[in-house]
Order: sequence, then C-alpha cells, then structure tokens
Amino acid sequence: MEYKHKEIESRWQQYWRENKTYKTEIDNSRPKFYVLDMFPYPSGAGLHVGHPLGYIASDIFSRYKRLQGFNVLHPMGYDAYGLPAEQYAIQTGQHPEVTTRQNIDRYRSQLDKIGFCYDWDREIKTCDSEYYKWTQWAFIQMFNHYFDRDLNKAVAVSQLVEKFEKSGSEGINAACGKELTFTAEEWNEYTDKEKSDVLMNYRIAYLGNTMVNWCPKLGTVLANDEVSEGVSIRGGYPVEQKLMYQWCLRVSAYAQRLLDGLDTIDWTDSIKETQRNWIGRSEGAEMIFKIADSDVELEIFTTRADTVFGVTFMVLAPESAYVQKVVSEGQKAEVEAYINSIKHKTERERMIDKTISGVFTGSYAINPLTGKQIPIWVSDYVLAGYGTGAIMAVPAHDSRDYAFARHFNLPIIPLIEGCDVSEESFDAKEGKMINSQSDELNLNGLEVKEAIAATKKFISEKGIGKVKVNYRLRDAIFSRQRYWGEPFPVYYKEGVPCMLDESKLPLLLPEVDKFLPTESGEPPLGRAANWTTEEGYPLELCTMPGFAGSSAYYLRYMDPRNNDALVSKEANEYWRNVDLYLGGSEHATGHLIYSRFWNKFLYDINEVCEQEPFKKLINQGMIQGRSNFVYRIKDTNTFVSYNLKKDYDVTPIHVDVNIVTNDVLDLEKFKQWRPEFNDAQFVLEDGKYVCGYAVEKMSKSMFNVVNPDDIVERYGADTLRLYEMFLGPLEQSKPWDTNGIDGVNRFLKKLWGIFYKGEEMVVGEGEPTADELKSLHKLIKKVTYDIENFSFNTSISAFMICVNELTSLKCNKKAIMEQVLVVLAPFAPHIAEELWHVIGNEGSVCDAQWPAHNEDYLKESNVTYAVSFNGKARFNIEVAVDTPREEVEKIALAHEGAAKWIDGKTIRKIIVVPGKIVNIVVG
RNA sequence: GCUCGAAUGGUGGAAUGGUAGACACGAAGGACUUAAAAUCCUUUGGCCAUUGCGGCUGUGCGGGUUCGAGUCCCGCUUCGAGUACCA
Repeated sequence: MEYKHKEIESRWQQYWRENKTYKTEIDNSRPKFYVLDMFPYPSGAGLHVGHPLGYIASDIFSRYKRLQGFNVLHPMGYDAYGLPAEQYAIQTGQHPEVTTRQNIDRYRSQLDKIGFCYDWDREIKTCDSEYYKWTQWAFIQMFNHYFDRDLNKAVAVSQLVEKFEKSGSEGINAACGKELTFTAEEWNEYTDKEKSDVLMNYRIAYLGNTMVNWCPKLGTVLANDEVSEGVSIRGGYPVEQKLMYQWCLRVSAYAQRLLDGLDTIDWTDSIKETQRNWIGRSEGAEMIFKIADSDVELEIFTTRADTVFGVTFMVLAPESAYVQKVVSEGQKAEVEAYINSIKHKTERERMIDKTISGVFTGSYAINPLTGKQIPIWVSDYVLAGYGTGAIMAVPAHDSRDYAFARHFNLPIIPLIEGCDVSEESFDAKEGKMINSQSDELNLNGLEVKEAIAATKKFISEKGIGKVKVNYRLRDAIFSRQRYWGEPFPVYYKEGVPCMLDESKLPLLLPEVDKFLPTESGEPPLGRAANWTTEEGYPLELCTMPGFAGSSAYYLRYMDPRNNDALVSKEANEYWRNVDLYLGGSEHATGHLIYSRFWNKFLYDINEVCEQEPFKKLINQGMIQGRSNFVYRIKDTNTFVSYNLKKDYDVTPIHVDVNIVTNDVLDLEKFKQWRPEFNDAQFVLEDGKYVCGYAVEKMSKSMFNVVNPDDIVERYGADTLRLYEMFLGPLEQSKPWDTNGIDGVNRFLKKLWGIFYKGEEMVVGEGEPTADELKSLHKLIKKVTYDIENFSFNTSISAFMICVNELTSLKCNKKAIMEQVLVVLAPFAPHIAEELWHVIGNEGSVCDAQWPAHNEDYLKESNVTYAVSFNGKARFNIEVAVDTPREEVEKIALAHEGAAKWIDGKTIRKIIVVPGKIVNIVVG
C-alpha cells in the first residue's frame, strides 16, 4: 500500500474534530501546561509558509506535554483590529468587519490543513464585542486606580479622594504628571471640573496633553514602538511631533516592577536586554542650580554628579517651561526665533539634521559647588521629555556637550587625570579626579565611582540635590483617531470625562457612512449618528490602539465564554499563566511590555494570581524569502542559464519560485506564466535552465511567496511540519527553500514502508532484539532531550537515523514500531495516528503515554577508544565496556601502531577519557 | 555610537572541552527499466597517494589556557538584529 497523505490527513483531521480530541477542561487531577502562540493579525494575503513555523513548534511541544500526562491548554485566536482592514475600507467602502471575517475564515482553513491541536472552542477574536467588553472593562479599572509609590501598586482613586478630603496633597506619594500641592480645604472647594482635572494627574488611564507621534497621512497618533526612524512602521509615512490631549496609560509607574520582573522569567537574554534598554533605568542625581539675579531655580538630572566642577554652561530643551522664565529681555527675540525654527521641523528632519544649533538665553546660573556664574543656553540636543528637560553641560566628559562647546567657543575643563580633551571628550567613567576642589568638597584623587558617591552625599546633605532614578520608559498613548478599534467606554458630561457604568458594556462600535475623518477633522466616529449616552452626553470619538486587544488575551483563553468576568477565579487559579509563549522578537518593546504592564495592573486589583503573564518565551526566527532569477539578454526575449550568463549582457528578472524546482526552471510553465514570455527562447546548460537566487523578504513583488496550502497538497501536512522544523534551529532566521523537502518526504515513505510490503501489513508480534531496542531507546532519549531544548531539527535527524536502522534490521515488531509512533506523533500526527490504528490500537495516539528510555539498552558490550599521541588521534582500540583504566592504557601501548609514535621518546602522561579517548603525551 | 547575536563543505546545518562535517539537499557513478519517473547501492571538505589498505591540511583572522579548542579567555575583521541626541 502506498502512503496517501491526502486521504490519511483528511481522515484523521475529521476524527479529531468529531471526537473533540483537543478539547480542554479544567482537571485538578492533572498538572496544567499552557502553551500559547502570539495570535496573528489576519491579513488579506493569507498565510505564507513562514507563519506556521512557530505554530508547528508550539504544537509539537503541546502534544509532547500532553503525552507526558499534562493537561495542556493550547488555544488560538485572532488579533482582528488593525490598520490594513481600515485602509482597505477607506479605499473600497467595504466594512472592515466584513474583510476581517473573510480573512479570518481564510486563515482558519489554512491552519486547519496543518493538523494543529488547538482547542478551537476557545477561539477569540479581539473585534468580538464579547471579547472587547473586557478590554473596555480593564480600561475603566485603570481609570479608577492610581499608582501608590509607597505601596508600589495600584490603589483605588476613591481612596485618594478620601485622603484629599482629609489632608489635601499632604503625604501623597503617587505616580503623577506633575507634583501638585493643595490643602484639604482647597480640595473641598474645587468644582467638579477642577477635581476631575486634579485626579487626571494621578489616574493610571488618564487624559493628558502629550507630545505625540502624529502621522498626517494616516490621520492618527502612533505609539513609540509603531514609529521607526521618523516614519510609521505600517506604511512608512512621515511622523511629526504634535501636542495633543489624549488618553494615556501610566506604564511608567510600573517601570521598576517591569524591570525587576525580568529576573523572574525565562526569556532569552537578548529580549530581556532589549526591554531593559527600553525601560532605561538610570541612577543619578537631581541638582538645583540657582540663577543669578532671579528667584528661579533650575532643576537638572545627571548621572555624573562627579563632574559638577567641570560644568561650564547649562542647556534647556526648546520645549522646556524653564525657557520663558529664564530668558532675558535682550535675548527674547533671538530665543523666540530659534524655538520657532525648531517647531517647524518634523521629528525626521530633526533626526537627520545633526548640525549643532542653539542660542544663549542671556541668563547665568550659579554652580552650586564653585559659586561661579555659567551661561544658560537653549538647544534642541536636549530633550524635553527626559529628566527635567534641562542639563548641566560638562564638555570635557560628554561628547554632545563637547561638540556644542566647540561650536560656540565655550570653555572646557578636564576633570580626569591624564585625559586628553583637545580633540574629543573623555566619556569613560574611569580615572582619578583632578580640578575638583572647593572649600567644602574635595574630589581630587578619587576614582570616578567614589567621586559620584561623595558628591551625591554632599549635595543631599547640603539640600542642593537628591539621589534620583530616572526611566526612559514613557506612558503609552492610548487614543487613536480611527474607526476600526475598540470604542472607549467614555462620555463627556459638561466637558468632564466619565466612565460608562460597567453594566452598559460592551459599548458597541457604531456604524458610519465612511471610514474617514469628518469635514471638521474629527475622527471617523464623529460621523456616527447618535453617538451619545442615553442621557445625550457625547461619547469619546477615538478608539483604542492595536495593543489594547492583545494585552490580556492570554487570560481570556482560560475562560473565553465567561460573561461575568474577564476570567473566573477558578479558571485563573488553575491555568495561572502561560508556561510557554512563542512568537516573534519584534514585539519586544510593544506587546510584550504592554502585556506585562496590563497583567501587573490586574494583579494589583486582585483579578489575576500571577505577576508575570509569560513564564518562558521563545522567539522563532523570521522565514525570509528565497527568490529565483532568470537572465534576459538585453533587448531580446532570449534567456540564458545562470552559469552561461557571464558571456552575455543580461538583465536579471524575478521569476515565480513555484515554477522552479531545485533552481531548474520549468520552461513550459515559464512560457505560460506571462504573455510576454510565450515565445521566449533559452540558452541552456546540460539541457537545463538553471536560475540564480537571492535571499530577500518574502513578498508578492519578489514572486517568492510559498503558500503552505500548496505544500500540503503536494507533500502533505506531516511533510510540511517536519520540513519547517528540519530547516534549521527554531530561533534562527533563515530563508525558505523548498529544495530539500524531498528528504523528509522520503523519510515518511520509508517509515510507511516498514509497515507495508506491497499491500500486506507486515508489522506484528515478536520479541524485539537488542539492536532494535537500542535503536528505539536511542531515539526516545534523543527526541526527549531535543524537545525539552527546542532543538526540533536534530530530533528529525534522529528519526531518520532510527528508521534507516530499523529498515536495515528488517524490524517488523509491533512492540518497537508502536513506541516509534508515539514519539513521532507530536511531529507528524496524521501518519502516526494512521499507523497506530493500522497495527491494531484503539483510541488516539494523542492519548498514549510518552515512553521513557532505558539506559540498559544503550550500553555497548565493547567500547572503542581513539588513541591519540599529543592530542592527535592515530588509531582505535576496542575493549570490553568495564575494562579498568590501567588495562586500557596497557592495551593502547601494546597496539602495533603505538611503537611508531613512541619511538624512543619518553611517555610523560597518559589521559584516559572513559569510553572515548586515550591521549598519550610523549616528548 | 551603544547593546545583543552570528561566522563550520557546493547548500541547509550536526558536534555535554575529547576521532569536526551527524542528518538532509545537491552533484557524480552504478543497479532495475524499452525509456522516464520512482526506488535502491557507492562516492562526495581540500590537497597528495589511490597496485596498496595511507599521509598532510582544515571550523573568519591573530594570540592565550589545556595532554587536547569549532567549543573557554584576550584582541581584531566581517555580517545580521535591535536601539539611538536618554545627560
């Protein structure tokens, strides 16, 4: 009987569906294991062969864990809100929901063909109101909480109000926009609007005036991680800075906890490092510089407190509120002009333009340690958003300050012994201090680290500064001026933002006539009729960003149809958090930060029982495209084969990789591919047309997209699964190259061939021999080890070796083959299931038990030692397995080949590595 | 600039400090076949020897540790990813 993949695969997929083989329920008698894939955004192009890579790996792991007796939760769903559907809607008028449903159906049918063990009863879509109800709900909770720095957690705003009523802002230590001071009396006198404004300063979800990345082309705001090099990641449109009143999430309040949490989870170092950099903790000091002839004080942040003696000027960010307070009458016009010139630049222009610019404010600050007067400048190299928006400049030891000082001819004072600052600054934090002495403080002779500590101590005691930790992590801007997203559960009562009552959730996305902004420039929701509460109060016009729906979806899978809670206590306490999360590393500074933040917030308000959402994270590599080229001789319709093209003047042309096999072009298909090639002529080599190739991004325009459906059709899902894993290490990026898929397909056919001789099934009873057992247990040992280490490519080699061995042993013992099938089941479930039944088993191979290997079967009776002289192997000796060390040495020296290498030299040392090597050092 | 990662045959890639190149693709030769496909067998890092079963060399470059280094340490080169006026 032949291996008919189509028949087998559709039969078992149907069986699994009908028997609900992969349905998962809470089961307190078994340990749980939660395996999650990053859910896909269903794009119009469908899945290409790169998408399932991670899904296959997680599927293997899930099936493995299940065979080991774990109760495995392995769900799938769709991140359904997104820009492409909306842009398509703008162009065609097609409702994004319609497009999205179509795309989801397409994804589902593609995924179904690959034989995943998802529990589809738990499927979620972020655009379902049943689901986004809980996104809206979470937002309301964030609005109703603030971050208490003393307790280091979220606390109800109602408690904050109680404190304000009792004692005003006295003793409040909360994460906030700006430090406010008021008494209880003042608070109680405030109007509702004023109270609302004050509380906004503390809420975790708050409305704030923030500098945002505004993309005029997309008509919306973008988060920092949605922008790269001054252009939008989606679409590549220019992005500019704009001050807007927006909903924000106070992610920055969780900076330290997000940082600390990294030490408790099993992620790769590189992605942890990326998050650490993104959070950007920096320890330093905040210092106060008085201003000559003024009451204004400048507060600055520095990590180099030791360099205060070298401060020769101060710099303010153009957007800093200090500028107006500090600028002198004489310099006012010049400063205004400078600030205006900066304002008109986009973020991109500001980044490209590296020229040094700035202007003197006319005022002087007083160095708190030397008492000297130093000029205050304004320059765009200082950022308003970091620290206090003002810096002390130490040109000798900071390259940016150095460049500025050189440009404007400001003094440079070196502070470290032996450093040369004639050409460039000395930025390294090492060396002994010089030129750093005042009446009260002497740093000379101290190491940089000691000097930093000494200065911090001194300024704290003197009240001119304090130790301070700054973070680079910004609050997340949460408003998008778009249609296709979750509506905010927010209305405005006489201008005061209010939350809808939870009983009114979900607030459904309204219908609109067009998906464009209104004529007056309001977001698309401004077009919706009656977009108000029952009382007639206007509802929020913005929608939530893409990361809103993906921030807590892993919790919803635990209890996806619950209408009373995001997740029930029971489900949450059983499934807890994700044990293994698989996805791309491109989400390091987006989704993976937001989710951790969101989860920590839910933890604070007692909705979830774990601090971290994803215990272990594996980042699968990107699958790149592998393009093929044909070479057209200039001004002709003749194509020359790859190795002959050097003799002609040719233009390379991308050719569809699907009409090329092993880099050999199918000439007939090529002629039919496009009308202009109908009468193409060819210059062949060895009767073949050989194409060139290059590794590029997988995209339609390169004609290098390979559709998994085609592979499944031709070779079967099991071959696709094995080949995706065989391609190379999971975490490594690699090009998709269909050349070589025959190898794994042959393996499956060989395996099939063990079971059938002609039409007859030949596997049956019989006692396994030692060789057969050895081959089997070698396989079990290797595959178990490999799965635990996510080294799936090498386990497939192990299968090939095992099947080759069993074939040459002519093994047809059920006892052996049964075990092979169980171990193979996670990788190639269809064929394993088929053969499992062929040899007479009941039930599903998915419910079998993962075998343990037995070392006894792996023991050799004889063992081969490589005998080397001075580390260079010369010959082998074979001895019984338990031969003592001295005996091995003797046998090695007595070997006929040894004499030549010893040859009168003295034996200095003999090293015997058990079972491996005898190294004889001579000389 | 900073951070992280990588570099091994024609190709994808294997190697707890212990005989580098497993496994697979491709290629070459052979068997079966009228022929092709499929299948099976042999060879396949390089150089030399191949009427002798062997020798030399070899994991980006230069040092080091070790009886022994693809693997560990120091210093480079190249490529990839992320990040960037973060004071």
